[in-house]
Amino acid sequence: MPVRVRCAPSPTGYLHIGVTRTALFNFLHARHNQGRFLLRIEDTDKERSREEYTRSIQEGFAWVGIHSDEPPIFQSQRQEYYQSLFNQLLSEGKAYRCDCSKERLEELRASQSARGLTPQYDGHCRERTDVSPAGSVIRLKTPHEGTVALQDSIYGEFTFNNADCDDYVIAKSDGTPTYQFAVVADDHAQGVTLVIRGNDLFPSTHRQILLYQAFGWDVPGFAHLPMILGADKQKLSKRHGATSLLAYRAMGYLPQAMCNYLVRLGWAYGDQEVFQMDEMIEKFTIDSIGKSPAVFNPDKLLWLNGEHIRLLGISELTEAWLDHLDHLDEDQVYLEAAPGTSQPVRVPDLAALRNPSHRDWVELLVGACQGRSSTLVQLTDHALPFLIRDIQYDAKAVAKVLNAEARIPLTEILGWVQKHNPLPDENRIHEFLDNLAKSLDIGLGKVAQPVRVAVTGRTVSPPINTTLLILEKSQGHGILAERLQKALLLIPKAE
RNA sequence: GGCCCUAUCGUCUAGCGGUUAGGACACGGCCCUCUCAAGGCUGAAGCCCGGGUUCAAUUCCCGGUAGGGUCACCA
Repeated sequence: MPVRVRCAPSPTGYLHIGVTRTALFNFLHARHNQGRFLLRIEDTDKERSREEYTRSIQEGFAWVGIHSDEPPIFQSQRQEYYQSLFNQLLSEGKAYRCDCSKERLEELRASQSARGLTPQYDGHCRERTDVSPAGSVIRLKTPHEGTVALQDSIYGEFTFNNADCDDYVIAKSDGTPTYQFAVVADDHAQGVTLVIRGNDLFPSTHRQILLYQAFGWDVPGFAHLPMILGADKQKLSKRHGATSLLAYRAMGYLPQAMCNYLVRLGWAYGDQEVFQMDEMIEKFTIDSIGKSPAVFNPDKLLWLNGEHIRLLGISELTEAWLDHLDHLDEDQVYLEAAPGTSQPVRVPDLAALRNPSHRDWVELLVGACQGRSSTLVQLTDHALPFLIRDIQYDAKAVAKVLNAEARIPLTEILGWVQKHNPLPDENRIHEFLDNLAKSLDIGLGKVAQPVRVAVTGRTVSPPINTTLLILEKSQGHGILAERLQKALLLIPKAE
């Protein structure tokens, strides 16, 4: 039987990284087995569902490359189907209408918990035939004896006790299905063979199997994934930082790094840490998924992102960077949902970076920043001195490096730069700097650092010869002398 | 509270009765070096506790403890 799996998020919030991981596991399982991966939007909660959340789900999945093999279905558009199923159950006597008031239900629950019992519906309307359809809910008539067996692909064999399950609500009073009903109805309709989902849904599997049995449908397989926790071992939430997937795009993470990190939460392939998407597909199997919950570790994600940044070719990395910059405005909303997240660095003139005639120096710049950036935000930051006309001189850098000692080397370099328009190649520049240091009998650092601070305003930049070269290409040859002269003025006058 | 799940360095994990308990992130040191990274070498750090089973338990079983999940006309 061909594998059919699905991801069924509800659009009641921006696409969460936990949901993304679940989707990824489903996706990998489908691809690994030449099966199909489906997307279903569970928008049965009219109060909380929002269009923008649906968009964020689709945008997020598109970003990480999790593509549905069939057009997504929306539960809000399937009322007729659900209605016919309700009618079937009702006419077969497998479900019944219930008009118990909220108050009665609350009292019931309160008194049950007071006695140390699990709150359960007491079957008050189970045998009634006089309940009006208007304003009533529909409950499934569940067996109160016996057991239900579950073979979970991750947790193994399990037995549910029917005494623990009450006659739960399958249709709300407005006639729309509850989650418990809609999942089953649609997993069946979509021919889902294996339900891979979060472990928090484990208990509800009992109710769902009972519903499959009421209909006489084949029960799919189940695989419950261990949860993702925050650093305090509590369920991952906004308190732990950004939880929406697209916030990570804004923070400069690569989609492949996100997938790589998320797949390693609960899944391992020997000692391997770094995976490309095709490798994950090739190596992913359900039986190597662990059972214990995993703490989300931003440090490791950061490291992994750096690994993936360094793995990319210059052209690919440039595209990824531009894509990140392109989405900064629209992704702002995801950052705002995560208080405490630092703001990304923006470039003043994105159009200039996109200009095809600038492509050569842009790629040179990206290549020069690649090795020292763990995120695209860091890359932007490193690139900044090459992208703006008037740089800010870092006060500490100036105080430390632009001292009296720096005057002679800077003056020498200024003269050399003025005589070489355009600059020679990187080796020649290095040769000149090296010789200058030797002739002054100082270390190369005593030459390079003042130049670095002079032309970038900072103590950190790509190798100094590369820095000079890219700067000339991006801002024009004149910028070099301009900044060197400016730096010379920043050196305190000798006593 | 009822029901359920989980338990290897701080974190992610490998292990599937006999290992000097391996790798990775983070952390410390050293090397490389024009800065910052990256890279290389290296150090510290772990089988939750108690009973069994067994010639032998990190590994199997039971109990405890701790953490987590779930008990809605949310999903």
